[in-house]
Amino acid sequence: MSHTLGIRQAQKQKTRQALLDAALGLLEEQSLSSLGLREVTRAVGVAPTAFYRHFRSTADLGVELVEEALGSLHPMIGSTVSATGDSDERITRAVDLIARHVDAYPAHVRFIARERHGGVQPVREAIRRQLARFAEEVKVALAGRPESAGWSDEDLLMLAGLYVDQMLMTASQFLEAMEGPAEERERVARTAARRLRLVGIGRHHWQD
Amino acid sequence: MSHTLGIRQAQKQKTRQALLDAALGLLEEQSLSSLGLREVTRAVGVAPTAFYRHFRSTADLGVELVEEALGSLHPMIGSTVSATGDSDERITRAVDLIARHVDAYPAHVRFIARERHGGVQPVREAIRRQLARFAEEVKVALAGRPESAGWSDEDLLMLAGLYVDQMLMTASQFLEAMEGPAEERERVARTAARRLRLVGIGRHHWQD
DNA sequence: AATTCCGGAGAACAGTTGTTAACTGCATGG
DNA sequence: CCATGCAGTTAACAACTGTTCTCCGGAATT
Repeated sequence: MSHTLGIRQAQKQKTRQALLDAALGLLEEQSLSSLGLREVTRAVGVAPTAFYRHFRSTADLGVELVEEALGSLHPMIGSTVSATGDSDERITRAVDLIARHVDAYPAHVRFIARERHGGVQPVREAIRRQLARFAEEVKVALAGRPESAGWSDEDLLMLAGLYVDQMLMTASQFLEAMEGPAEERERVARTAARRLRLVGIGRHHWQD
Repeated sequence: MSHTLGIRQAQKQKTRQALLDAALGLLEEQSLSSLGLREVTRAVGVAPTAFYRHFRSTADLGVELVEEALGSLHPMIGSTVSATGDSDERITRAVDLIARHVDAYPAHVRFIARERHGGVQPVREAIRRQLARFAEEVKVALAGRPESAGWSDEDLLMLAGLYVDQMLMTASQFLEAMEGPAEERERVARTAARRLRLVGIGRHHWQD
């Protein structure tokens, strides 16, 4: 099925990816609404007009970055939810997975945290849609577990959303603590684990 | 004590406030890192150079906006925490207080949500400092309650931070649902209340 | 082998930006 | 009443922005 695409489209996708990467890099110290088209092409070493061959505007580029960033986050969610073992083990494992993800894709995490409430509406909506998809998946995963017996669909979605939001907040806190002392990252990990434990306890006694 | 300041300084503070207000308005559809100095002065109807009489840069203006926005939020936190009555009553009352605050100061809420992870470092830090202060206050308030017996200081701070974050998330969700159907706002209120209830249950059984 | 297609380059456009300097008019303190 | 201080103005600066049009060279198609 994979028709090895010609040297033509290969080059196109290459510069396209270069534009996306350059933009992600520039967004480390500004937000999307101030990212200029020329700024991106200059960083890649390509003419400003070449930008239009790939994206209609920087907002358009932002929407595509959402797919890329949340695409990398998607598999992590799966392994977090489907973790096995004792409750406390699963929590520390989940927090550790988040920390590793932040280390591996800091720019992706920063982009999502920044633009989730950022100044560009289409990007905000794209993030909201994807996160809603994530919450839905987590909800289904939670519904399959025995301890979810008697939970209404709405309550399960509430819990799933809480987990997704908490994951993002934790990731953002890890990011802030990245170029700080190691003890700061440890502190973030500890309070994140405690928050998850509190939620887990609340979940366990929900039915009363 | 309040020495009615001369007509000179009165005018200065008046245009200064006009600049802050205009900036807050312009930030409805962009983020601080793309806010231009000329853009703000144009909205007020004043020469671009007049801006320098009040702020060193737009980042500087942003830091002052943090004080203003979180200053308006501060009393709300107090009344939320010190609410009386049955547990469920207090939750619905707290959510209602948040909803009213978003209705009264939508631009303030938007600004904080947007710039908390935004592209301007000094502003991010100012917000982080203020929110840490809030969490500290909530922690002290929580420590005074009888059900907090046996809680460590670190656990209380964890819980306080969770409440503060949850409040901001709820406020942001109310904001997104503002110009939507009333049923959407109702849905936000319901799931926010359920989240708080879950946390409350977890708090109640924390000691086991 | 000839022709079409298309990613990218180049130049030019009107409009914007932050920042400087030297100014004006008026409230203020002596 | 007069001199100082200072919020706000005007003019000019080089640098930057998004967008259009025209062109080129090489891959793709026939």
